[in-house]
Amino acid sequence: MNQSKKDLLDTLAGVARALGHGNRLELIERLAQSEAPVEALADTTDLSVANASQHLQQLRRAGLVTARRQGRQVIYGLTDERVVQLVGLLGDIAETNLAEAERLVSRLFSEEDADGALEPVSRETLRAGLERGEVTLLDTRPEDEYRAGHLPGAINAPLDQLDQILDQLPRDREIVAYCRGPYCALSHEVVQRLTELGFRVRRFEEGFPEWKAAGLPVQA
Amino acid sequence: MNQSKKDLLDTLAGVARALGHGNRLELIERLAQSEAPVEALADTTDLSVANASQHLQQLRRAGLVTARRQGRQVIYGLTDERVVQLVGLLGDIAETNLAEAERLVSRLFSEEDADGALEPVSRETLRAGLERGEVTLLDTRPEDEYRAGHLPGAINAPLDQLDQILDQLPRDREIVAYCRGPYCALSHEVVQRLTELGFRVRRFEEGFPEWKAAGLPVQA
DNA sequence: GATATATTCAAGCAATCAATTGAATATTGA
DNA sequence: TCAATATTCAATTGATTGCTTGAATATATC
Repeated sequence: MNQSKKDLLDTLAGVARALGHGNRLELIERLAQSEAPVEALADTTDLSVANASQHLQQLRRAGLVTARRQGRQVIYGLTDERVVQLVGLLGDIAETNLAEAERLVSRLFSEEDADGALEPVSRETLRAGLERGEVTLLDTRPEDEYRAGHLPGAINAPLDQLDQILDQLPRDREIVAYCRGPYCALSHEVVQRLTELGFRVRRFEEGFPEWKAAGLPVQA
Repeated sequence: MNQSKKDLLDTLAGVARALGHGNRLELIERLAQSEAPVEALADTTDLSVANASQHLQQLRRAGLVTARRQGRQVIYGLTDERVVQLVGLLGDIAETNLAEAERLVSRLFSEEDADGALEPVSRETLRAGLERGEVTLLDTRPEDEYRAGHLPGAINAPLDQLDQILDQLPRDREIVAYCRGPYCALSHEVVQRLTELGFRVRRFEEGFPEWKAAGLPVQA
């Protein structure tokens, strides 16, 4: 076995190992929404700042995230949209191949997605619906993530501000809600609430990062 | 942070960790060619049987490979074509983001791909060329891997048997050689040799596993 | 310059992982 | 049933990883 090749595989293995910790995957998931300084990341992931910093540096060494200094903060971001695809593919494989993962996914959504819920909307369906102007689109993520970028025409509608925008929502058109990705629960909660209120609302089966990674247009 | 979600991410992290060792990536690369019993895998990857067995079990626990007993042997195989895609994507990201990986890839091919070599052929170009019958296709992998599956119409042409099939090769048509994937050196060697002999020969930029994973036809 | 803030570094401990060795298990064929 | 073969298990060793704590560094503001 060729030594160069062994080195190469070891390097790839190092990148894989960088993905091999729940906290780092969580950081990546957060970074897929928008870049952010360490403290904000530590905050949303419930890690100590020091710990978040160390995980971020591992991701950086693996070439998965970049860091740039801005004033006294260090802003981290994903190096590449493909990192989102990579984690997504990892999730797909885990979901179909691991009974345990499947069980976890179903538990994660079991209450929200119970009988009443409609089929989620695929990327292609959503794209077509938007193009024809048939769909009202809701971004259910927190406001700062919305401001960092969202799908064209989406209305920011986090659960706790839902009441204030109810009068903007049509009762005669289909509404689609999205959030951070297939494992994110935010849009589920909004769909559930709006369904109770009698709206025709479905969930986008992916999320903002996947949309962006697919090269589809986003709006700042 | 939701506990179910944390569990889910930890499960995904476990799958990533299973990819986090050079020996296991090598095993996967080998398995992408064809399924095989432990001893054969240990052999081509230069691991002890016990060590290979342990790595394979980790891959199995992660849901990346399957095992089935056949007589006194246990045959391992990839659970899913997407595992090939996953490793490919890992390689792509590593290659573009990590200076070191880039250096390793270029060293791996530096001698073979020196100035004289032509551009490698893309999947789409190859597909089109085959469809129009314009291309003679060589599978440069060892005979057992060829027998386990190859691209339609490919001639098995490992380097050490090249002399015996020279008279089957056209001098007036384009020849394309492929092997195990973008990091595999076998086709490079064959291309170099045939180029020296005056054939018009180029390399397929991917390999058998990627072709198969893309859902294109293969021949047993 | 001095001080405050954001991030990183360094040390230390517990936990996990990789590789080796020799024994144990399961299957086949005599 | 017994021996042979293929694979896995168990125990050990050395190395690596994750997290915490407190100190160190770099930048901005006074």
